[in-house]
Amino acid sequence: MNVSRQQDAGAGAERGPRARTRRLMLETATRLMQSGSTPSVSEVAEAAQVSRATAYRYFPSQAALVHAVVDEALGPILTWQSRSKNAERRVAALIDTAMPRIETFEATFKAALKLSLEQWAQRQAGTLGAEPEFARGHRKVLLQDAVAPLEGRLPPKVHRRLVQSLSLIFGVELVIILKDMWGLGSAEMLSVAQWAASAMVRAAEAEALNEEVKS
Amino acid sequence: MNVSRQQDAGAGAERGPRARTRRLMLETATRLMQSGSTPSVSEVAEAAQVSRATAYRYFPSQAALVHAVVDEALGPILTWQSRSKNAERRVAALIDTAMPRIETFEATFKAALKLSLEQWAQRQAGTLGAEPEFARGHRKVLLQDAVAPLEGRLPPKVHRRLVQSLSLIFGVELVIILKDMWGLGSAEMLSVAQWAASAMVRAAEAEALNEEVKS
DNA sequence: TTTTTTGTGAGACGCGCGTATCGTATTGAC
DNA sequence: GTCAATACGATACGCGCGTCTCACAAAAAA
Repeated sequence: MNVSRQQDAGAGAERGPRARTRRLMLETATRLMQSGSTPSVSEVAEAAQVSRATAYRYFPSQAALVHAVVDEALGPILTWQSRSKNAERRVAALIDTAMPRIETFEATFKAALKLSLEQWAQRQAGTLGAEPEFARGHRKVLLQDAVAPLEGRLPPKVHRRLVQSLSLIFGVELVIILKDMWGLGSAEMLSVAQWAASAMVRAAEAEALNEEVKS
Repeated sequence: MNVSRQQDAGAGAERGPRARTRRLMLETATRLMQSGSTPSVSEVAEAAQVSRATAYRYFPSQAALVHAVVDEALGPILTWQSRSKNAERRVAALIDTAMPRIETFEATFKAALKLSLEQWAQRQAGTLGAEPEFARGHRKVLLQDAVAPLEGRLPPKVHRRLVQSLSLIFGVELVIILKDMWGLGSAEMLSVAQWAASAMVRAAEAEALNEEVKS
């Protein structure tokens, strides 16, 4: 078999009809999701004017579709970097940058959370075919980086606990609880998140200070 | 029409074959859910040895089923009361009481969250038939009650923000982030939650103190 | 006991998702 | 231009969910 025309399906393949159709579907899916819905593969196929069969060749399931759109939406957040050297400020800046983006892609991130819950349930039931295992761990590295200035100044245990606590007030969950459950607006949500984040960072710093005094 | 035999379908109706079958299904569903899965109405019907048609008469959808089981699981938490007068201690006690219960019914609460996300998506898409609107607001009153001792001592705005912040670190979301995402155990999860809660309560108290000094 | 109401079971139906199998059109190599 | 590889479309199938209808059984009312 001649494999000279074989196109690598990996991330580097940006040319050819395959990449073109994939882009078309991805953009259609993104557009549909931003307008609120969580389209099925069939719906995206119809909106993108491709056959259902073709659509399923690129995205075997709704999960794969959402996964791809999430990666798109996450892009600008993951490469973001703060210039400040103050941990509290860095965390605040991260929240200010990431949350509006998450709000813009609210439906997408909620769909991702929904899918991760679905996969968890299937894993519990034993009905699972070694799926790609939804990521959902980006906030760990982002927050870790944001509080990096405290790296040496805090005991490892306190440092880790701080990051874990911060990860509780960062992500779609924030939107779900504060906007959907409490009925807050975007600005109020950010304000609450900022306050909670500051409280945590300061508490960790104070704790570290106490340890120093004791010794 | 003679309505003398009409049985009120409300909460007070605990007798008759209807109530019996309902109990049977509810207990079967609870059992299945605690073993991890999120059973469909058909699956519960089979496990409870009732006809599919009958099952659908009591619980028209999986959502109704999960809703009922959540109410069962929530019961002991909602009636719980702390004797302490110290807000920080009360919050800690609430977390210590509620979280293990939530862990026990982990699959149920995750299913409830999943369903609320589903309903949100349908609401966005406009495809909605005026459903019962999943509650998911119990934590508000629980936390409100826990921090009640601070009611008068804190400015209303600070008080409200404290409760909203606490609601971020209380519920299934805690399990999802700390256990599933971080891989923590139950004890570690509780420890992180307690630390974060304390940090928030103390920060609110300190803030109130500062306001007093200023004036 | 007879009658009527009420709960239940069995089965058929439509619907949407995911899969598989065709035939056809487009593409790039020679 | 010719030919093979590849991408695409149309269609059919199985499956599970949710709904509906009809017949039967059980219980209460007459």
